[in-house]
Amino acid sequence: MTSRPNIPVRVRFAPSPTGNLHLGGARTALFNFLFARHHGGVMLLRIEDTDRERSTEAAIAAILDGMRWLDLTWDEGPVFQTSRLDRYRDLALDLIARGHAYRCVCTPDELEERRKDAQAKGLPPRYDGRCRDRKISADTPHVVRFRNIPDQIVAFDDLIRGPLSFDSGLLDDLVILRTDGMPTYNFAVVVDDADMKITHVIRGDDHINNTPRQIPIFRALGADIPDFAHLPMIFGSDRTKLSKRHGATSVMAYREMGYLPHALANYLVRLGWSHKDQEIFTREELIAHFDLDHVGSSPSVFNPEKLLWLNAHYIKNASDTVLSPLVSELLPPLSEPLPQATDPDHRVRVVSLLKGRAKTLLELAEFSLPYLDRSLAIDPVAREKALGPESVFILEPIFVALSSLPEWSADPIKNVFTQIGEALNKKLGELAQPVRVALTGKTVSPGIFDVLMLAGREISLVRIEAALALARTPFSVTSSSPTGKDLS
RNA sequence: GGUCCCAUCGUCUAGUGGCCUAGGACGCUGGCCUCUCACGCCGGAAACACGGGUUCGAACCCCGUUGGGACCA
Repeated sequence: MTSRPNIPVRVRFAPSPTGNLHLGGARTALFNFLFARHHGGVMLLRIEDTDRERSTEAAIAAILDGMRWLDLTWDEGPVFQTSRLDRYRDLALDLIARGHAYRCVCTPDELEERRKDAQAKGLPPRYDGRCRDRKISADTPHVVRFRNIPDQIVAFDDLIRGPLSFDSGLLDDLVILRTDGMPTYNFAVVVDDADMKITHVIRGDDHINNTPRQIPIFRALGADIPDFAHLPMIFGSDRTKLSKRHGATSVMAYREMGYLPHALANYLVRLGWSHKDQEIFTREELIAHFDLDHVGSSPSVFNPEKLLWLNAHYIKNASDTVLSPLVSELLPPLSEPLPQATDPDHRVRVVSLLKGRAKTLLELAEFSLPYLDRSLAIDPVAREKALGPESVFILEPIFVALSSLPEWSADPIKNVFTQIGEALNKKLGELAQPVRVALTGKTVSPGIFDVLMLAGREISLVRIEAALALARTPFSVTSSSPTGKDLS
């Protein structure tokens, strides 16, 4: 709960545009979003681009794309820190004028040397305050340092961790403005959070040590200090901070791998937050239930398998008409498109039949191919299993009976299988398997009647006939080429 | 090295002093369903890091130990 019930909630998501939106950042954005929505507040997007070396336009675009894809809307911004440089300089000057900050002309080399000396003597490697009381002209190249007040306990009540306190004596006289006039991270953040009237700072755990540096700056600025909530980290399977080497970590990589945005968001929200035993949440439920009280304080390990399960669940429950265009986007180019491949209704039916088996949209796209493309790749193992010489005795009568069917619909097709099954004294499974491989190239597919219906009369018969030809041809998995493709 | 954080099944977690013989989910696994594979359904194995306190009573509160991590250098 918030400690300021009467003031509207204002939160911000403040990424540095140095790369893609990664999973940790996405979860931070998500929690901010849900917190703002839950409280009917405002979410601001701020791009912390003062590190000009590492910030790129591409990264800015990637972050915005990632947020839009995840359906995380913001109410204000994006505000760019580089558009506020004058403001930081003005306030730094103001702090100097009021004695909270001072100019420092110590060079990096000098500082490095002193740091080494201090370490050699077993002292903490901090700035020694040499320039604190010098009168340094604004004309000489200098940095601006914040005057730390020693022998103080900086305490705050973290909304997730509870009371936290730090000894200010251990803090440095932080540089707030570099020689080139650019603000440092800790200064720009505080100026912005103060100016933008942020009420709750919800951010990653990695900033927890920054908080006691920032609080004195809020005070010196005469600004209200927001509430802080530090989210636990997301680890990779080796329990270190999630990074590239743990595999895909960018949000957009999951889009490319065929994940649904709400599945990813649902997975991410359960990393650290819980609502009793509930695993699946609609967006409305998340907004209704989300709170900081039920955010845990221990880090969590990213588990791709659970995400995959959630994705499968979301695919299974998504509407066919929503799914179909998403699948089409991920479809590889068709070599010989069937006439019905361009029919949107046909594509919807394909998705409808297959979605229960797919864990990703990419899989769904792959499963769709036999119903959209004339050319068919037959899996060699499937061929060996189901299209051996003995399958001729099954495929032959089925082909004949299906060919003479006056009407291509479910009941007559079923009757064909029933009758042939009785005649040959074979169970449906034994009949279905060769036909399945003939039509889909795989031993796994939806029910055989559904497959026949969806493939349609013409392509079904063509493929069964082709399979018959194959079944009559000697075949060895080991000796021939692995792709028994392009039969049609 | 300094500062800080964290600790329930392999993983995500429920649990806020008695409802805990510790619940749910993923994964694993046995079975049912079944034309294959999934889905679904029913079942199983699997955890309170350790040691001290406090208390009539502790997964839950306190201290320590151990282990892990983050930040700064």
